[in-house]
Amino acid sequence: MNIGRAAELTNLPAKTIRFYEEIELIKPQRASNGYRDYSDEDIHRLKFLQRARSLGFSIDECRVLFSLYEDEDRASADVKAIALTKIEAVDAKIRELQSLRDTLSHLAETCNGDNRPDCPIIRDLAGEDG
Amino acid sequence: MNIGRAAELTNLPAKTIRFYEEIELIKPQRASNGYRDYSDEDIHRLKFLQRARSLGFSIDECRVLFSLYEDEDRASADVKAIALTKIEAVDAKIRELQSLRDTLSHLAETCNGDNRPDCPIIRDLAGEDG
DNA sequence: GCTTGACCTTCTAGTTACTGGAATGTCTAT
DNA sequence: ATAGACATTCCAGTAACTAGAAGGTCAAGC
Repeated sequence: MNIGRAAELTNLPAKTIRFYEEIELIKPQRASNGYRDYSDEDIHRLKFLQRARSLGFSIDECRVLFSLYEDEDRASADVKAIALTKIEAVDAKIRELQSLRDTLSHLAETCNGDNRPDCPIIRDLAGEDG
Repeated sequence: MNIGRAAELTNLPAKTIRFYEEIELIKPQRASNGYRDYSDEDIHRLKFLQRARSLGFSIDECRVLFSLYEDEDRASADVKAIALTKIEAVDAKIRELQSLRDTLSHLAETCNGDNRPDCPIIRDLAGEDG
């Protein structure tokens, strides 16, 4: 099938699918007219990618996941370890954003938000006291 | 003062400070030997940048904040609006990561994590049932 | 005066994961 | 023949740095 159909089936933009080919995540056949020709297996891989990416795995992590996926002798512990590492990273990011949010929200609360120039947010950014 | 000292005072890498000059966020003088020469005002701007960036404001938002900072007639409401928009964006990101975390954690919990190949994480990524 | 080492300069290219656009070729239908 | 929808390649841009190479400057010590 053509790239347009593949894009429909996988919810990935055609541009992205071509990009995934460029970085050798997939290698579709070519039809005699030079058009890419995606097999069901290609679609399967693309869906796998789409799902893994949406779960926050990087392209490099996707490569590892692919190789584990294709390794009939994989240990589920190897996959789980990747997932746990990712969870930790997500947790750390969440904590970071929470603290950011608290600071911003504190600043916003102390700001009058009127048409006078006096503004604690600016003062804080400028490193001024009070 | 030289870039090394500026880097110390602002907790920004020298590379980053040069980068900020390249994108015209700061314009330090040059000494006769060609070295950048940072004034206290330059340091002040760099600290402002450092703080704003660490609060999650983009470079473009920093430009806006700078212009508000320098505008003696600014309305604090303008600054507050930027902060509130940023808070909303941070909240959205947190929610997204939370949901990611829940999915990952559910997958990891259902995975034995032993040396057998059967793995619900891989199954989920592959889009298989069960 | 010379060397050493720390510090500075510019320039290029790499990072992540796409995304947009231009110029051009192919297919299908009218 | 022509239009429109699709496909192709290639180049450039995004965000915000970061790494590294090749070389200039400065201060200290011998």
